[in-house]
Amino acid sequence: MVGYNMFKLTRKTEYALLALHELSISAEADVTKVREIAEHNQIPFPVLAKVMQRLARHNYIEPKQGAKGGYQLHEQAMTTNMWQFLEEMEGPQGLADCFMEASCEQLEFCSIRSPLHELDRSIRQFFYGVKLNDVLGRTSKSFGAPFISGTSL
Amino acid sequence: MVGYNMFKLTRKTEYALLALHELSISAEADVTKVREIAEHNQIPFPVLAKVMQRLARHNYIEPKQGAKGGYQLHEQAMTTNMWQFLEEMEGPQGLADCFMEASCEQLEFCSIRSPLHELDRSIRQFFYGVKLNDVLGRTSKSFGAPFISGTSL
DNA sequence: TTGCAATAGGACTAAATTGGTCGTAATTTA
DNA sequence: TAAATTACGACCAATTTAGTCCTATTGCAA
Repeated sequence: MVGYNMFKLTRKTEYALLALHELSISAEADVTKVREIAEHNQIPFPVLAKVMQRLARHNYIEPKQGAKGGYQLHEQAMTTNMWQFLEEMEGPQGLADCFMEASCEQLEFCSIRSPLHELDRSIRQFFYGVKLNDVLGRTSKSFGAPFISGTSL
Repeated sequence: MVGYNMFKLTRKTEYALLALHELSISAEADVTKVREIAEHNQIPFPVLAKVMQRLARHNYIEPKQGAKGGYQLHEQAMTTNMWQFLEEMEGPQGLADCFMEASCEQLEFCSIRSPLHELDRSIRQFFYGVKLNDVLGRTSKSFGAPFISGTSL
């Protein structure tokens, strides 16, 4: 039963963050090749290539095709909140399917739906407050004090 | 690439919450059979049985073997925080493996480790503040206002 | 204009994980 | 002793992630 991890980033999201970070530390006008990023971060090139395509589709980076091509960072996209980023990288997120597509036969009878929905909303709020820039270490923001001060297990 | 969900509860955690809820609404002295809970909530009996065993091992409930056996709620365990609960149900949690077992060759060079670690800690803090009782709908607690007021996407 | 270097993207494979089934042992009540 | 119930390990099926491979397509440059 051990092994599942509710909160772990997927490899591909990790790759996306590493790539964005690498783009973010070179001059904004610079074009960086996927192959370079892959080597620097020990990521299989074809895998990273597809991650980059997805990042480009969602306008986090700008592709330049052809020889001397590569990608450039869209600086203004780095203020995107992490919930949106995660959903664009990995699809819809939520504590339970019924909060995303509403397809649970027992919806009416579910005894824990309402408090779970509350919790789901709180998690979203939490991630709305965190920006890509923060996760890329480009701000000195701390992500917040605990909600309930004094309870650190 | 779509399909993975960082925040979704597993079936087994859902089953655990439903079972705890059902135990929580009957008298504390009552012994409830797994078979009943399974039927009421449309859960395959053998699956729920194992979830119950795990809950018992971690002292959320008390088993009574033999005919007329079943489980009773450990009322005081319902103040457990959700991070501990999730880890006891599903194993160690964390944004990245290096925050749990520290086994990443690139640890030294990882460009985003520090901010991710910050984020990881904040998520933990968040869940420390949520208790089982809250998720079972036994308190009227709202899980907290957003960290950064005014930023709702 | 031709060739090369780069992104674009689909099809497929391998490995890991979750969810579930089955069979059997141990325990308690009647 | 028989019936009912939890305890638990071994096994199977389905889904999902991670990765490989192959083939366009695009655009710069000699």
